Amino acid sequence: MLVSALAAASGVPVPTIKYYLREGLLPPGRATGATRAEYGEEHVRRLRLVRALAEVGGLPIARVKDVLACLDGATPLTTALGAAHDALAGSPAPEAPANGAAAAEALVADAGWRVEAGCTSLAQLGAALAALAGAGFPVDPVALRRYVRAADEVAREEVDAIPGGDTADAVEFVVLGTVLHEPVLLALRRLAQQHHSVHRFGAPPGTC
Amino acid sequence: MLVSALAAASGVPVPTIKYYLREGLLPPGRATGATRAEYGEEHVRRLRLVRALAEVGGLPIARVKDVLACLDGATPLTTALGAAHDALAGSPAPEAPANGAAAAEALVADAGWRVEAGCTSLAQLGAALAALAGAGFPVDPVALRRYVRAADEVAREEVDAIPGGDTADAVEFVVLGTVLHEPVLLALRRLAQQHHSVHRFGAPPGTC
DNA sequence: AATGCTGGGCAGTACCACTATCCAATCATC
DNA sequence: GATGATTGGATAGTGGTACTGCCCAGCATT
Repeated sequence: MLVSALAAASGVPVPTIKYYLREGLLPPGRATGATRAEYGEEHVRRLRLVRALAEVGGLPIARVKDVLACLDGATPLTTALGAAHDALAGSPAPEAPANGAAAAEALVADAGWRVEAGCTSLAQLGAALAALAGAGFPVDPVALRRYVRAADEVAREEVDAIPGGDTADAVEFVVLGTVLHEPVLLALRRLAQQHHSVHRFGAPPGTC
Repeated sequence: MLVSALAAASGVPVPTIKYYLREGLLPPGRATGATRAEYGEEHVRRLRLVRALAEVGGLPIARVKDVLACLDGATPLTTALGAAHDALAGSPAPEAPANGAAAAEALVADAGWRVEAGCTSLAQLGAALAALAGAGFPVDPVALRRYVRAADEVAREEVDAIPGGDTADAVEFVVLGTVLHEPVLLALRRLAQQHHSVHRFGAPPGTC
Protein backbone atom coordinates (compact mmCIF):
# COMPACT_ATOMS: atom_id res chain seq x y z
CA MET A 1 0.00 0.00 0.00
CA LEU A 2 1.42 3.40 -1.01
CA VAL A 3 0.57 6.71 0.62
CA SER A 4 -2.27 7.47 -1.73
CA ALA A 5 -3.76 4.06 -1.01
CA LEU A 6 -3.29 4.64 2.70
CA ALA A 7 -5.00 7.98 2.34
CA ALA A 8 -7.89 6.36 0.51
CA ALA A 9 -8.17 3.54 3.06
CA SER A 10 -8.07 5.80 6.10
CA GLY A 11 -9.84 8.88 4.81
CA VAL A 12 -6.93 11.06 5.90
CA PRO A 13 -5.51 13.32 3.14
CA VAL A 14 -1.97 12.63 1.95
CA PRO A 15 -0.44 15.90 3.20
CA THR A 16 -1.85 15.20 6.64
CA ILE A 17 -0.34 11.72 6.60
CA LYS A 18 3.00 13.26 5.74
CA TYR A 19 2.52 15.68 8.61
CA TYR A 20 1.80 12.84 11.04
CA LEU A 21 4.89 11.01 9.77
CA ARG A 22 6.97 14.10 10.39
CA GLU A 23 5.55 14.48 13.88
CA GLY A 24 6.19 10.84 14.68
CA LEU A 25 2.53 9.92 15.17
CA LEU A 26 2.75 7.35 12.42
CA PRO A 27 5.73 5.01 11.96
CA PRO A 28 7.35 5.32 8.51
CA GLY A 29 6.44 2.72 5.94
CA ARG A 30 8.82 0.00 4.83
CA ALA A 31 10.99 1.69 2.17
CA THR A 32 11.03 -0.34 -1.04
CA GLY A 33 13.15 2.15 -2.97
CA ALA A 34 14.33 5.72 -2.79
CA THR A 35 10.90 7.08 -3.62
CA ARG A 36 8.64 4.30 -2.53
CA ALA A 37 7.41 3.01 0.78
CA GLU A 38 4.97 0.29 1.68
CA TYR A 39 2.28 0.82 4.33
CA GLY A 40 0.25 -1.90 5.94
CA GLU A 41 -3.02 -2.46 7.72
CA GLU A 42 -1.42 -1.40 11.00
CA HIS A 43 -0.91 2.05 9.52
CA VAL A 44 -4.59 2.31 8.74
CA ARG A 45 -5.43 1.28 12.29
CA ARG A 46 -2.95 3.74 13.70
CA LEU A 47 -4.32 6.56 11.61
CA ARG A 48 -7.85 5.84 12.76
CA LEU A 49 -6.60 5.82 16.32
CA VAL A 50 -4.83 9.14 15.88
CA ARG A 51 -7.99 10.69 14.50
CA ALA A 52 -10.09 9.26 17.31
CA LEU A 53 -7.74 10.56 19.98
CA ALA A 54 -7.54 13.97 18.35
CA GLU A 55 -11.18 14.42 17.40
CA VAL A 56 -13.14 12.37 19.93
CA GLY A 57 -10.71 12.85 22.78
CA GLY A 58 -9.89 16.39 21.76
CA LEU A 59 -6.19 15.88 22.46
CA PRO A 60 -3.60 18.14 20.83
CA ILE A 61 -1.23 16.35 18.46
CA ALA A 62 1.66 16.40 20.92
CA ARG A 63 -0.50 14.65 23.54
CA VAL A 64 -1.66 12.09 21.04
CA LYS A 65 1.99 11.30 20.49
CA ASP A 66 2.51 10.81 24.23
CA VAL A 67 -0.45 8.45 24.46
CA LEU A 68 0.75 6.45 21.46
CA ALA A 69 4.20 6.21 23.02
CA CYS A 70 2.60 4.50 26.04
CA LEU A 71 0.82 2.03 23.82
CA ASP A 72 3.98 1.22 21.88
CA GLY A 73 6.38 0.98 24.79
CA ALA A 74 6.09 -2.08 26.97
CA THR A 75 5.09 0.07 29.93
CA PRO A 76 3.46 -1.48 32.97
CA LEU A 77 -0.24 -0.77 33.07
CA THR A 78 -0.29 1.71 35.90
CA THR A 79 2.49 3.76 34.30
CA ALA A 80 0.66 3.84 31.00
CA LEU A 81 -2.50 4.90 32.75
CA GLY A 82 -0.65 7.72 34.44
CA ALA A 83 0.82 8.86 31.14
CA ALA A 84 -2.63 8.80 29.55
CA HIS A 85 -3.97 10.87 32.43
CA ASP A 86 -1.13 13.35 32.00
CA ALA A 87 -1.85 13.56 28.29
CA LEU A 88 -5.51 14.22 29.02
CA ALA A 89 -4.77 16.83 31.60
CA GLY A 90 -3.35 19.23 29.03
CA SER A 91 -2.46 22.27 31.07
CA PRO A 92 0.02 21.18 33.73
CA ALA A 93 -1.69 23.49 36.24
CA PRO A 94 1.38 25.71 36.62
CA GLU A 95 0.36 27.38 39.85
CA ALA A 96 -1.06 24.98 42.37
CA PRO A 97 -3.30 27.11 44.61
CA ALA A 98 -2.75 25.77 48.07
CA ASN A 99 -6.40 25.73 49.15
CA GLY A 100 -7.44 23.85 46.04
CA ALA A 101 -4.71 21.27 46.46
CA ALA A 102 -5.65 20.81 50.08
CA ALA A 103 -9.31 20.40 49.18
CA ALA A 104 -8.41 17.85 46.53
CA GLU A 105 -6.27 15.85 48.92
CA ALA A 106 -8.93 15.94 51.59
CA LEU A 107 -11.50 14.71 49.11
CA VAL A 108 -9.32 11.86 47.96
CA ALA A 109 -8.51 10.91 51.52
CA ASP A 110 -12.21 11.01 52.38
CA ALA A 111 -12.93 8.73 49.44
CA GLY A 112 -10.31 6.32 50.69
CA TRP A 113 -8.42 6.42 47.42
CA ARG A 114 -4.73 5.70 47.41
CA VAL A 115 -3.19 7.87 44.68
CA GLU A 116 0.24 9.20 43.81
CA ALA A 117 0.87 12.33 45.90
CA GLY A 118 1.77 14.89 43.25
CA CYS A 119 0.08 13.41 40.23
CA THR A 120 -1.42 15.46 37.44
CA SER A 121 -5.02 14.42 38.03
CA LEU A 122 -4.78 15.53 41.63
CA ALA A 123 -3.30 18.86 40.59
CA GLN A 124 -6.04 19.15 37.99
CA LEU A 125 -8.71 18.53 40.57
CA GLY A 126 -7.12 21.03 42.92
CA ALA A 127 -6.93 23.64 40.20
CA ALA A 128 -10.55 23.09 39.22
CA LEU A 129 -11.78 23.34 42.82
CA ALA A 130 -9.69 26.44 43.45
CA ALA A 131 -10.88 28.09 40.26
CA LEU A 132 -14.50 27.34 41.14
CA ALA A 133 -14.06 28.79 44.59
CA GLY A 134 -12.22 31.78 43.15
CA ALA A 135 -15.00 32.42 40.65
CA GLY A 136 -17.50 32.46 43.48
CA PHE A 137 -19.07 29.07 42.80
CA PRO A 138 -17.60 26.67 45.35
CA VAL A 139 -18.77 23.14 44.78
CA ASP A 140 -21.32 21.95 47.27
CA PRO A 141 -19.53 19.37 49.47
CA VAL A 142 -22.55 17.09 49.29
CA ALA A 143 -22.52 17.25 45.49
CA LEU A 144 -18.81 16.63 45.57
CA ARG A 145 -19.24 13.49 47.61
CA ARG A 146 -21.86 12.29 45.15
CA TYR A 147 -19.44 12.91 42.34
CA VAL A 148 -16.82 10.92 44.20
CA ARG A 149 -19.21 8.02 44.63
CA ALA A 150 -20.23 8.06 40.97
CA ALA A 151 -16.61 8.27 39.82
CA ASP A 152 -15.65 5.46 42.14
CA GLU A 153 -18.36 3.18 40.83
CA VAL A 154 -17.66 3.92 37.19
CA ALA A 155 -13.91 3.52 37.60
CA ARG A 156 -14.16 0.35 39.67
CA GLU A 157 -16.24 -1.30 37.00
CA GLU A 158 -13.94 -0.04 34.29
CA VAL A 159 -10.89 -1.45 36.02
CA ASP A 160 -12.71 -4.73 36.67
CA ALA A 161 -13.42 -4.94 32.96
CA ILE A 162 -9.74 -4.76 32.02
CA PRO A 163 -8.75 -8.05 30.38
CA GLY A 164 -6.29 -9.94 32.54
CA GLY A 165 -4.19 -11.67 29.92
CA ASP A 166 -1.72 -9.80 27.75
CA THR A 167 -0.30 -6.62 29.22
CA ALA A 168 -0.16 -4.74 25.90
CA ASP A 169 -3.85 -5.45 25.30
CA ALA A 170 -4.73 -4.33 28.80
CA VAL A 171 -2.74 -1.13 28.37
CA GLU A 172 -4.46 -0.36 25.11
CA PHE A 173 -7.85 -1.15 26.61
CA VAL A 174 -7.42 1.05 29.63
CA VAL A 175 -5.69 3.97 27.96
CA LEU A 176 -8.12 4.23 25.10
CA GLY A 177 -11.05 3.59 27.41
CA THR A 178 -9.93 6.41 29.63
CA VAL A 179 -9.40 8.87 26.83
CA LEU A 180 -12.15 7.99 24.42
CA HIS A 181 -14.98 7.37 26.87
CA GLU A 182 -14.73 10.84 28.36
CA PRO A 183 -16.83 12.53 25.67
CA VAL A 184 -19.36 9.72 25.96
CA LEU A 185 -19.66 10.24 29.69
CA LEU A 186 -19.97 13.99 29.33
CA ALA A 187 -22.57 13.72 26.58
CA LEU A 188 -24.58 11.28 28.68
CA ARG A 189 -24.48 13.61 31.67
CA ARG A 190 -25.76 16.45 29.52
CA LEU A 191 -28.55 14.37 28.08
CA ALA A 192 -29.53 13.21 31.55
CA GLN A 193 -29.50 16.82 32.75
CA GLN A 194 -31.74 17.77 29.88
CA HIS A 195 -34.15 14.96 30.64
CA HIS A 196 -34.40 15.70 34.34
CA SER A 197 -34.54 19.44 33.83
CA VAL A 198 -37.37 19.13 31.31
CA HIS A 199 -39.04 16.75 33.72
CA ARG A 200 -38.83 19.27 36.53
CA PHE A 201 -39.19 22.61 34.76
CA GLY A 202 -40.93 21.76 31.52
CA ALA A 203 -39.71 22.36 27.97
CA PRO A 204 -39.55 25.82 26.43
CA PRO A 205 -41.17 26.50 23.03
CA GLY A 206 -38.68 25.40 20.42
CA THR A 207 -35.11 24.98 21.56
CA CYS A 208 -33.09 21.97 22.51
CA MET B 1 -12.19 51.40 39.89
CA LEU B 2 -10.07 52.05 36.77
CA VAL B 3 -8.70 49.38 34.44
CA SER B 4 -5.44 49.03 36.26
CA ALA B 5 -7.30 48.54 39.53
CA LEU B 6 -9.59 46.04 37.84
CA ALA B 7 -6.54 44.22 36.52
CA ALA B 8 -5.02 44.16 39.98
CA ALA B 9 -8.26 42.99 41.59
CA SER B 10 -8.90 40.23 39.06
CA GLY B 11 -5.39 39.14 38.22
CA VAL B 12 -6.09 39.60 34.51
CA PRO B 13 -3.57 41.83 32.66
CA VAL B 14 -4.85 45.14 31.30
CA PRO B 15 -4.36 44.30 27.59
CA THR B 16 -6.38 41.12 28.09
CA ILE B 17 -9.16 43.09 29.75
CA LYS B 18 -9.19 45.38 26.75
CA TYR B 19 -9.37 42.33 24.52
CA TYR B 20 -12.34 40.95 26.45
CA LEU B 21 -14.06 44.33 26.22
CA ARG B 22 -13.54 44.32 22.45
CA GLU B 23 -14.92 40.80 22.19
CA GLY B 24 -17.95 41.66 24.27
CA LEU B 25 -17.13 39.27 27.12
CA LEU B 26 -17.02 42.14 29.56
CA PRO B 27 -19.50 45.04 29.56
CA PRO B 28 -17.81 48.44 29.21
CA GLY B 29 -17.30 50.46 32.34
CA ARG B 30 -19.30 53.57 33.17
CA ALA B 31 -17.52 56.37 31.27
CA THR B 32 -16.68 59.29 33.56
CA GLY B 33 -14.87 61.29 30.90
CA ALA B 34 -13.30 60.90 27.50
CA THR B 35 -10.39 58.93 28.90
CA ARG B 36 -11.80 57.50 32.05
CA ALA B 37 -14.21 54.73 32.88
CA GLU B 38 -15.35 53.29 36.16
CA TYR B 39 -15.53 49.54 36.75
CA GLY B 40 -17.28 47.86 39.63
CA GLU B 41 -17.31 44.68 41.61
CA GLU B 42 -19.53 43.06 38.99
CA HIS B 43 -16.68 43.43 36.50
CA VAL B 44 -14.34 41.59 38.82
CA ARG B 45 -16.89 38.81 39.18
CA ARG B 46 -17.42 38.66 35.46
CA LEU B 47 -13.71 38.50 34.76
CA ARG B 48 -13.27 35.65 37.21
CA LEU B 49 -16.14 33.88 35.55
CA VAL B 50 -14.66 34.34 32.09
CA ARG B 51 -11.35 32.93 33.27
CA ALA B 52 -13.05 30.00 34.95
CA LEU B 53 -15.07 29.15 31.86
CA ALA B 54 -12.03 29.47 29.63
CA GLU B 55 -9.46 27.79 31.84
CA VAL B 56 -11.41 25.34 33.96
CA GLY B 57 -14.07 24.61 31.38
CA GLY B 58 -11.63 24.84 28.49
CA LEU B 59 -14.11 26.80 26.38
CA PRO B 60 -12.91 28.94 23.49
CA ILE B 61 -13.60 32.64 23.92
CA ALA B 62 -16.48 32.65 21.44
CA ARG B 63 -18.22 29.92 23.43
CA VAL B 64 -17.65 31.76 26.68
CA LYS B 65 -19.46 34.64 25.09
CA ASP B 66 -22.40 32.39 24.20
CA VAL B 67 -22.61 31.05 27.74
CA LEU B 68 -22.48 34.55 29.20
CA ALA B 69 -25.23 35.62 26.83
CA CYS B 70 -27.46 32.91 28.34
CA LEU B 71 -26.73 34.12 31.83
CA ASP B 72 -27.46 37.74 30.92
CA GLY B 73 -30.57 37.19 28.86
CA ALA B 74 -33.71 36.32 30.78
CA THR B 75 -33.89 32.93 29.07
CA PRO B 76 -36.01 30.13 30.51
CA LEU B 77 -33.90 27.58 32.32
CA THR B 78 -34.17 24.76 29.85
CA THR B 79 -33.19 27.03 26.96
CA ALA B 80 -30.18 28.30 28.86
CA LEU B 81 -29.16 24.75 29.65
CA GLY B 82 -29.39 23.83 25.99
CA ALA B 83 -27.29 26.82 25.02
CA ALA B 84 -24.70 25.89 27.61
CA HIS B 85 -24.63 22.36 26.25
CA ASP B 86 -24.16 23.69 22.74
CA ALA B 87 -21.35 25.92 23.91
CA LEU B 88 -19.67 22.97 25.58
CA ALA B 89 -20.06 20.75 22.56
CA GLY B 90 -17.63 22.81 20.53
CA SER B 91 -17.46 20.97 17.25
CA PRO B 92 -21.00 20.83 15.84
CA ALA B 93 -20.36 17.24 14.66
CA PRO B 94 -20.56 18.17 10.97
CA GLU B 95 -21.17 14.71 9.60
CA ALA B 96 -23.61 12.71 11.65
CA PRO B 97 -22.71 9.07 10.95
CA ALA B 98 -25.98 7.24 10.75
CA ASN B 99 -24.98 4.23 12.86
CA GLY B 100 -23.66 6.44 15.65
CA ALA B 101 -26.78 8.57 15.70
CA ALA B 102 -28.93 5.44 15.76
CA ALA B 103 -26.90 3.99 18.63
CA ALA B 104 -27.19 7.23 20.55
CA GLU B 105 -30.94 7.38 20.09
CA ALA B 106 -31.35 3.74 21.07
CA LEU B 107 -29.31 4.34 24.20
CA VAL B 108 -31.36 7.36 25.19
CA ALA B 109 -34.59 5.51 24.51
CA ASP B 110 -33.33 2.60 26.59
CA ALA B 111 -32.53 4.96 29.43
CA GLY B 112 -36.03 6.35 29.25
CA TRP B 113 -34.79 9.89 28.75
CA ARG B 114 -36.95 12.39 26.97
CA VAL B 115 -34.61 14.69 25.04
CA GLU B 116 -34.84 17.04 22.09
CA ALA B 117 -34.54 14.98 18.89
CA GLY B 118 -31.72 16.74 17.07
CA CYS B 119 -29.93 18.35 19.97
CA THR B 120 -26.19 18.88 20.07
CA SER B 121 -25.51 16.55 22.97
CA LEU B 122 -27.22 13.73 21.13
CA ALA B 123 -25.20 14.43 18.00
CA GLN B 124 -22.09 14.58 20.15
CA LEU B 125 -22.86 11.22 21.68
CA GLY B 126 -23.55 9.72 18.26
CA ALA B 127 -20.31 11.10 16.86
CA ALA B 128 -18.32 9.75 19.80
CA LEU B 129 -19.86 6.30 19.53
CA ALA B 130 -19.34 6.20 15.77
CA ALA B 131 -15.73 7.33 16.08
CA LEU B 132 -15.05 4.71 18.71
CA ALA B 133 -16.54 2.00 16.54
CA GLY B 134 -14.64 3.32 13.53
CA ALA B 135 -11.37 3.28 15.42
CA GLY B 136 -11.97 -0.34 16.31
CA PHE B 137 -12.91 0.18 19.95
CA PRO B 138 -16.68 -0.10 20.18
CA VAL B 139 -17.94 0.63 23.66
CA ASP B 140 -19.08 -2.42 25.54
CA PRO B 141 -22.89 -2.18 25.77
CA VAL B 142 -22.77 -3.25 29.39
CA ALA B 143 -20.27 -0.51 30.20
CA LEU B 144 -22.44 1.90 28.28
CA ARG B 145 -25.46 1.04 30.34
CA ARG B 146 -23.43 1.58 33.51
CA TYR B 147 -22.38 4.96 32.19
CA VAL B 148 -26.01 5.78 31.54
CA ARG B 149 -26.94 4.83 35.08
CA ALA B 150 -24.13 6.87 36.60
CA ALA B 151 -24.96 9.87 34.41
CA ASP B 152 -28.62 9.59 35.31
CA GLU B 153 -27.92 9.55 39.02
CA VAL B 154 -25.49 12.43 38.91
CA ALA B 155 -27.74 14.55 36.72
CA ARG B 156 -30.88 13.81 38.72
CA GLU B 157 -29.22 14.95 41.89
CA GLU B 158 -27.79 18.00 40.16
CA VAL B 159 -31.20 19.01 38.85
CA ASP B 160 -32.78 18.38 42.26
CA ALA B 161 -30.21 20.71 43.76
CA ILE B 162 -31.23 23.62 41.53
CA PRO B 163 -32.68 26.40 43.70
CA GLY B 164 -36.34 26.87 42.99
CA GLY B 165 -36.74 30.59 43.55
CA ASP B 166 -35.34 33.15 41.16
CA THR B 167 -34.99 32.04 37.56
CA ALA B 168 -31.79 33.98 36.91
CA ASP B 169 -30.13 32.36 39.91
CA ALA B 170 -31.27 28.92 38.80
CA VAL B 171 -29.94 29.54 35.29
CA GLU B 172 -26.60 30.63 36.62
CA PHE B 173 -26.46 27.68 38.96
CA VAL B 174 -27.25 25.10 36.35
CA VAL B 175 -25.20 26.54 33.51
CA LEU B 176 -22.09 27.04 35.56
CA GLY B 177 -22.56 23.73 37.30
CA THR B 178 -22.77 21.99 33.98
CA VAL B 179 -19.72 23.66 32.53
CA LEU B 180 -17.45 23.98 35.49
CA HIS B 181 -18.07 20.65 37.15
CA GLU B 182 -16.99 18.69 34.08
CA PRO B 183 -13.28 18.90 34.83
CA VAL B 184 -14.00 17.95 38.44
CA LEU B 185 -15.91 14.87 37.34
CA LEU B 186 -13.22 13.87 34.87
CA ALA B 187 -10.42 14.36 37.37
CA LEU B 188 -12.31 12.30 39.93
CA ARG B 189 -12.82 9.50 37.44
CA ARG B 190 -9.12 9.47 36.68
CA LEU B 191 -8.17 9.43 40.32
CA ALA B 192 -10.61 6.61 40.97
CA GLN B 193 -9.17 4.71 38.02
CA GLN B 194 -5.72 5.17 39.44
CA HIS B 195 -6.79 3.95 42.84
CA HIS B 196 -8.57 0.87 41.57
CA SER B 197 -5.88 0.07 39.04
CA VAL B 198 -3.15 0.29 41.66
CA HIS B 199 -5.35 -1.81 43.89
CA ARG B 200 -5.67 -4.48 41.24
CA PHE B 201 -2.34 -4.34 39.43
CA GLY B 202 0.02 -2.79 41.96
CA ALA B 203 2.02 0.41 41.62
CA PRO B 204 5.05 0.70 39.34
CA PRO B 205 8.38 2.04 40.68
CA GLY B 206 8.20 5.81 40.50
CA THR B 207 5.60 7.31 38.20
CA CYS B 208 2.20 8.71 38.86
C1' DA C 1 3.61 73.07 33.35
C1' DA C 2 5.21 68.34 33.74
C1' DT C 3 4.36 63.69 34.42
C1' DG C 4 1.91 59.64 34.02
C1' DC C 5 -1.91 56.89 33.40
C1' DT C 6 -6.39 56.17 30.42
C1' DG C 7 -9.37 54.48 26.81
C1' DG C 8 -9.40 53.31 22.15
C1' DG C 9 -7.72 51.30 18.03
C1' DC C 10 -5.06 48.60 15.19
C1' DA C 11 -1.06 45.87 14.19
C1' DG C 12 1.86 42.23 15.55
C1' DT C 13 3.03 37.80 17.90
C1' DA C 14 3.06 32.86 19.12
C1' DC C 15 1.25 28.62 18.61
C1' DC C 16 -1.32 24.93 16.44
C1' DA C 17 -2.85 21.87 12.84
C1' DC C 18 -2.64 21.45 8.86
C1' DT C 19 -1.95 22.56 3.51
C1' DA C 20 0.67 23.88 -0.62
C1' DT C 21 4.51 23.84 -3.40
C1' DC C 22 8.69 22.25 -5.04
C1' DC C 23 12.18 18.76 -6.14
C1' DA C 24 14.71 14.90 -7.95
C1' DA C 25 14.04 10.04 -8.12
C1' DT C 26 11.56 6.50 -9.77
C1' DC C 27 7.74 3.49 -11.43
C1' DA C 28 4.40 2.10 -14.97
C1' DT C 29 3.21 2.58 -19.54
C1' DC C 30 3.60 3.42 -24.10
C1' DG D 1 13.89 3.96 -24.17
C1' DA D 2 10.98 8.15 -23.87
C1' DT D 3 7.15 9.92 -21.13
C1' DG D 4 4.12 11.24 -17.68
C1' DA D 5 2.38 10.41 -13.18
C1' DT D 6 3.56 9.51 -8.45
C1' DT D 7 6.46 9.25 -4.42
C1' DG D 8 9.15 10.64 -0.35
C1' DG D 9 11.33 14.42 1.57
C1' DA D 10 11.79 19.24 2.59
C1' DT D 11 10.35 23.90 3.13
C1' DA D 12 7.15 27.46 3.20
C1' DG D 13 2.55 29.25 3.70
C1' DT D 14 -2.41 29.38 5.63
C1' DG D 15 -6.13 30.21 8.78
C1' DG D 16 -7.69 30.32 13.33
C1' DT D 17 -7.23 31.56 18.26
C1' DA D 18 -5.83 34.21 22.10
C1' DC D 19 -3.68 37.34 23.32
C1' DT D 20 0.24 41.34 23.39
C1' DG D 21 2.48 45.71 21.92
C1' DC D 22 2.45 50.06 20.49
C1' DC D 23 0.80 54.53 19.67
C1' DC D 24 -2.09 58.36 20.44
C1' DA D 25 -4.50 62.34 22.32
C1' DG D 26 -6.78 63.43 26.57
C1' DC D 27 -7.23 64.12 31.03
C1' DA D 28 -5.74 63.83 36.37
C1' DT D 29 -2.38 64.64 39.60
C1' DT D 30 1.62 67.05 41.31
